[in-house]
Amino acid sequence: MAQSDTVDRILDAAEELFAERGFSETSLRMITSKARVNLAAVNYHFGSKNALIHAVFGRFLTPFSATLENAFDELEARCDGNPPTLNQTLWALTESAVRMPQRNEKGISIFMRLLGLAYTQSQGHLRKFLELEYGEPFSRFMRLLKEATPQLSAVDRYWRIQFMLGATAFTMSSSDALQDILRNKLGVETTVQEIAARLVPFLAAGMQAPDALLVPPTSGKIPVA
Amino acid sequence: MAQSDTVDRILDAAEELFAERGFSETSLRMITSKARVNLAAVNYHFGSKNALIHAVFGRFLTPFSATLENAFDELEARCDGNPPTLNQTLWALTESAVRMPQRNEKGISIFMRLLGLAYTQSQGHLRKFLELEYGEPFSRFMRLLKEATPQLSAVDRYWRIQFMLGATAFTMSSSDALQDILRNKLGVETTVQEIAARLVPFLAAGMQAPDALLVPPTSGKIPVA
DNA sequence: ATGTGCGTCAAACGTATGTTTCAAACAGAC
DNA sequence: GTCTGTTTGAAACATACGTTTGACGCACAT
Repeated sequence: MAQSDTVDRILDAAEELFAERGFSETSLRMITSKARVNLAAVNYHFGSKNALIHAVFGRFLTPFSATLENAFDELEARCDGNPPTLNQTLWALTESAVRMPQRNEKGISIFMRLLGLAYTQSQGHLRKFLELEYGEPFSRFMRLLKEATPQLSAVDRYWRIQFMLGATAFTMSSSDALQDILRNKLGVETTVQEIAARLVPFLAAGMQAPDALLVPPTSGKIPVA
Repeated sequence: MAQSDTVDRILDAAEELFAERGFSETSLRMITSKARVNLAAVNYHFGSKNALIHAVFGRFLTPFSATLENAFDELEARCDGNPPTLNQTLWALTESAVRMPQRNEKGISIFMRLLGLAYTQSQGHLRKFLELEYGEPFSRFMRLLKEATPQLSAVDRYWRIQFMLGATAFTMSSSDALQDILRNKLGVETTVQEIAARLVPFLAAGMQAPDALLVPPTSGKIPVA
């Protein structure tokens, strides 16, 4: 029962609080009191609040990026030579995320929400850390997407990838709240797997939509479906 | 040259700083010094920082929601009886946003970024304020979407609307950063209008994708495109 | 037994925040 | 000109933050 207990309790509490309130809005005192540890423990074990944020991301991103690399390896092996399709690539990512061993049932949604926050909140230090540490699997995913959508121009593909990331991060990040609404309004239960099963076809269809700029937005005439 | 000058200068500065740094990360002192106004002026004219945030949103959201209502009125009149199509509905929203009179050329991107932040950052008071003040045009938009996609089950439509909101909010809330990346990596300039022109077809295609659950995510076998 | 390293604790540090205060400056009405 | 209500100004307020400090307890090797 050495440091490990304290360190993990801090990480657990920080992860949850960051996910539900953001980084600047979560104070070290909230974290340490939720984790039932002394305030100084954070600076003792991690050095600073920013370093704690990095540690929170590292704890789930390191195993995830390993899982993802394996999934991509396997996928490319199975396709031997031919580039994997868009659907295959998206499913490889999705399955890697869904199958990650979770600390609890909220694991995935916290995971997603944190990723969304990392992208959304400026937090320069975080972006630098993530690019430095996990830029490679991300680049690989981008390369697979590029090979799976050769018909898109680089600019079109770039923006559509942003749209995909947005739909994913946003949906998963608030999936708890959204599921509550759904349960109340429609009386339906939905698992993260089912959400993913709905999300992937949406993304694939959007990604393969007919070319964009055929319908200029300032034309005055509103085009018909 | 009564209060109006001070009030507007505060709103201008606050709007810009909020958009580029978020709400909690922007202090009143940053705002007042950028606006070249005394610190106490904010609390004198607005009452509190939260009230200032509401005022910033109100200043562009009130004319926008009026414009949007008009666009919807006109659209429904033009369709007389028949429900507007999905594309028409999405374009009505997009054009209303793009055509809003802007204070400067950065107007739209600030506008979008603020909306994204409002959705992303928890900020309970803001969400309450927006729901209370601008819930009606939003409900109307949802109703139009429902009538434009009668083939979708309520649950499918619900989730796909979330995906759309996510792609939009996420993209717009980081559009400046994304444009920087694009400028550096591909050497391309992109206007908000062009982003919207790419986003709408993506959303429409995703919204009209074939039904979701035909491809269960936990099947083990990864389906082919 | 004793010293050594590590982890914990309460307390304090310096700084930055949102907000308040109150006097001074200003406007327009009489 | 004087009065009255409104707007600005510099300064202070109380509070919360991230971080640091130094004493204390505990395990373990000598």
